[in-house]
Amino acid sequence: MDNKDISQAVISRLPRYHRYLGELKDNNVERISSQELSVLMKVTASQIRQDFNNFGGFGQQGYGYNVEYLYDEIGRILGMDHTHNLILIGAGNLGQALANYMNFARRGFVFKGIFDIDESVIGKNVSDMVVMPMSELEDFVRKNDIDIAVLTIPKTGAPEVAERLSRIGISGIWNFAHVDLNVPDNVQVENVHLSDSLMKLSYNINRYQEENN
Amino acid sequence: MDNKDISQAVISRLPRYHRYLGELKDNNVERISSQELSVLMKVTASQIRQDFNNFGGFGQQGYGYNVEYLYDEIGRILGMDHTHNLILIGAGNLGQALANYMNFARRGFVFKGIFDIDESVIGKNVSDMVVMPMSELEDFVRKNDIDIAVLTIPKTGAPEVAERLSRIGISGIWNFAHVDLNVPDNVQVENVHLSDSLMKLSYNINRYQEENN
DNA sequence: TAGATTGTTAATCGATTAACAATC
DNA sequence: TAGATTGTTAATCGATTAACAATC
Repeated sequence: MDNKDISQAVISRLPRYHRYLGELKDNNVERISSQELSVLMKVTASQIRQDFNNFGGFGQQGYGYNVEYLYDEIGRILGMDHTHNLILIGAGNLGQALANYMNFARRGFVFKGIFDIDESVIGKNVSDMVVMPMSELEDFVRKNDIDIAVLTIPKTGAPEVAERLSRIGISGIWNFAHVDLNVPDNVQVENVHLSDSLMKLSYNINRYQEENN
Repeated sequence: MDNKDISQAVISRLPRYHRYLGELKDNNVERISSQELSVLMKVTASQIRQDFNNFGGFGQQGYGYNVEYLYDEIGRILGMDHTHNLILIGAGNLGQALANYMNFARRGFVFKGIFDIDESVIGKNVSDMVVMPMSELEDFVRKNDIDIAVLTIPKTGAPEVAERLSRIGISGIWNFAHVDLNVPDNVQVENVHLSDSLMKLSYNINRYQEENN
């Protein structure tokens, strides 16, 4: 409602605030000022205060911010106060690594089902789940209250799968396929384009070396 | 040299241009105007021309851009004209998925060695490579002309490993550990914080649902 | 040549930083 | 109360978009 037009730049910084505050909390730090946090996180104190005040006044003049309260509030803003039900589409190695070993469940992201098109994988056990055929997708999503689909399939299949997911009203797609998905406004897409990330690293390496030949 | 202060915003868009141009090239498209590309990519033609002109004039008035030439030039800017030698540190599931199945070699990123601290993994074969103990890290990096280290280890170990890598002058770190690394200026870091990405998706899902309650 | 489209300058928009009054 | 630090407004900076002269 009042957080209607908060820029993605701000949103992108929230998980990092959340992480630092979680660590402070674990270290039993009770309060912190924007100035102290700015030193820790290497951003300006001004930006920290501006960012937080997008969501309301979390601090207190003369005192700073209560670490635990701020941690919880940012967590709530990010939706960490409730669980999300996920399905994995694509039971390959990357998919299995995400479902099995990343422990996203700790942050409330719980894998409920796994799908694949490969006949030789369907029926097998992955992370305590039996890999299902794609024909069961729609039924499973509806019956199990699935929020988010994780796409770890090759780019060729991704657009069609995204369309099927959109049609049954999935809320979000975490897209690891190397392609841009066109979905309606009610479906949120978050892309993880690993090779783009690697190319950016490559550029920055080159640039540094050219500047310091 | 002349590309000294190009913003990271521009750099972040280059891999996406590269991908679209590669697809156009594969479809035997010879030339494209900024206007046509803007429709395809859903960005403004103005931004496209500004972005390209950071690196020099790749187009021709009245004609547009030659697809193959532009693809090659952007590839060159991104360092796709030469190979990079990588090592993987952390032979867990995510690491194995990256080294084994992602086929980054196609883009010139070649895995040369794998390291782990776990005694039960050392000596085993992963992706045609024998997993080495961390004691061999420095020697291997020097002897094999390693550019980039891929960190797929828990956050607890990451800062120390990053320091060791910095000391022997690694060029880049592709960091999947959920922690910010403090390294000198000559080491480029590209972070892939998967849980941050997932939290951002969670936020955007929440926001949409609140706005359209 | 006329038409098309770039390269580039100028205008606008948005995000970051600085400053300071409000207030705990 | 005095000191500290927020919340918030104003100033600055940077990035995006618009406009158009240059030129193929």
